[in-house]
Amino acid sequence: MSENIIGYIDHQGNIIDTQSAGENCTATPIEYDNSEASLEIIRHSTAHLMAQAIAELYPNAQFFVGPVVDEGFYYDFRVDEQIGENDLKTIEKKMKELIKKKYKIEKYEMSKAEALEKFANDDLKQKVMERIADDTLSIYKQGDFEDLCRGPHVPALRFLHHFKLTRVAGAYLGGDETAEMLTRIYGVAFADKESLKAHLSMLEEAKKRDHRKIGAQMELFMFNEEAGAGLPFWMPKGAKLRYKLESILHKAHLMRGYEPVRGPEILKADLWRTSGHYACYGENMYLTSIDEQEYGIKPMNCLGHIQVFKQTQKSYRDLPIRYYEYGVVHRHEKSGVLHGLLRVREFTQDDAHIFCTQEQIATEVLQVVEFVDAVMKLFGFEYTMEIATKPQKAIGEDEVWELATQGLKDALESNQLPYTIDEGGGAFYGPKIDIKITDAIGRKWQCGTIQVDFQLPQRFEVEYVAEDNIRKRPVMIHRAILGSFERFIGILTEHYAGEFPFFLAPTQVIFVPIGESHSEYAHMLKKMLLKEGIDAEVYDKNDSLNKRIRTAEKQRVPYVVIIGEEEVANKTVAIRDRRNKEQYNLTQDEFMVKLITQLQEGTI
RNA sequence: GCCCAUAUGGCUCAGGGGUAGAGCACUUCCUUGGUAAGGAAGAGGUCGUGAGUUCAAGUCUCACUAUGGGCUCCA
Repeated sequence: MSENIIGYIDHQGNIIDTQSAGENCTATPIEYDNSEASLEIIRHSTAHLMAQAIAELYPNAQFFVGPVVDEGFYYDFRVDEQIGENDLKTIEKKMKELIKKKYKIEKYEMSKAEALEKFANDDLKQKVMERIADDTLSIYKQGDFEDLCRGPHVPALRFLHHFKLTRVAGAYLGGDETAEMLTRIYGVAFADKESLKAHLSMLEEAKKRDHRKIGAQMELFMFNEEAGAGLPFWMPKGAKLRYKLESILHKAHLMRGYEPVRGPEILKADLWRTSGHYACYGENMYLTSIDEQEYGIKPMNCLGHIQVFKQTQKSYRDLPIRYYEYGVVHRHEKSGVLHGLLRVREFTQDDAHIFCTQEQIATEVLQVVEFVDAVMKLFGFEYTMEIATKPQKAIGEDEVWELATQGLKDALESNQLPYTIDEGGGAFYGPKIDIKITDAIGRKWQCGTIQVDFQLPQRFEVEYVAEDNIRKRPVMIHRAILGSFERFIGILTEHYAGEFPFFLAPTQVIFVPIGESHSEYAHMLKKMLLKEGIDAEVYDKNDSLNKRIRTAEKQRVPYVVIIGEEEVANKTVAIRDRRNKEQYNLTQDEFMVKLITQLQEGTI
């Protein structure tokens, strides 16, 4: 047996460790390297090694589960002492000491009954075994440390070198919010030093793109302790960026037959009772009272749109009617989940409601999918679609849910659009298609959503007059493309690392006049740009030329334009093109044409 | 909400039981410069908030608020 073999993989893709394989295994060997299978074994064993170290440092520790996850592993355990970030180093040190003892990792088996007996005093192990159906359980042993585990593991501790414990966290036992909270330590592990280093520096890079960091650097947005958590403020640069995004999308909506509407921020609680929000979503709503009447601050915009629809009589000839609103909504998110712009308590949705007949659902859903695709392409985003089905808290008949869910599936399938299913993830009033973007660090964020709803039209008695002069109930499609401006701009910021495309950049051009006498021409150019809707600034304060160029460059603007004797005399501009990392000269007219052309790229 | 950690001028951070430091930014003056930091002077903080321990708290303890990493949930 080769020194480097740490396991085998069979035809079904199952990993068999050397402890289980015996001498004459015919499955494909797994070498010690950074392959997926190899890393899975290494990480699992590293988790055990960590548990062994914790057991030595904290003799009262009890262990729950320690699985392999993306890039690493974790172990959940219960311990009397508080464990903080500083303790990670101590645990790592102990792990390295244990490796030096050159323990082999041995496996033996026993019946479940024997195992229950063996771990009789360990309620966490009892809980683990409750979840296992098998009659025979395996135990892995290294030195004095034993743990119930199905493997796979490396043959001996000497295979573990390149790991790092990354964070301490709390985790509910079994992910159940009402259950006890255990301590969880996360770590990463690789087969060689370089991969570990590369992974850690990748995390550093990701930190540099963090929208909270860039947002502060570029003065896009802020939060304020005195105002409250999860309530974003938009600074001038951020507001300019957001306005540009709103404008692009506004045109795109008009082109697709949407009409703008606007509803109030707060509505009487009875309306929320009728809709079902009060019962199904009440704990997330902010309630208040006016003249002894209960009101609710809107967490969604649907009710306003329904009222607008109902205000005038509608004919089948009017359908589909597509109302859209940049609707400000408030939702009480738990304090621990707030996260920069990605998770806030007040946000603005690019929300729309399409009122249509049942026959029109498929066409409308597809049109929305096309809209989503156009937006994602504009920003170069990868995305996936997921159909979410009926949740536990829901209103309406099962058959209606079936019908609506099937409608969504049909729409995607008839156009060969791939999707996955999120069982029980729907809104309380209907199933939905969620659009998930992958961000710079590989995290997935739900942004756009398309929801088919038979419930609210019924609850609010929404009607239109059909061809046969009979009043009928329209279907509502709720949809958002970006999801919210807050979240989407957060993701955009990380996606571009602050280097926004020309049509979005808060400041698109910075003019740097060399001397005082060149300022006038620079200001004249700035005015010309403003007329075309292009944001420009002139850096003519009392600093050296180099300093001003440096300051301008640090703003991450697409173009820094230098204006000197030559430019003033010839009516030209000297451009530093940050995106293409070039310098060149253009005439004033060529410059204008170039910028206006680039502005057009932001069209959907 | 729960677990762990953090909170020092606008920003990034150092310090640490005996009355606050640096760099950048800001203000003023000098410099008028052809592509990433010219020079000088100056102003700015009751060290997140509130209690407690102490002769003495920014430094130790507790609570709260906010932020960060997770659990759970979600646009």
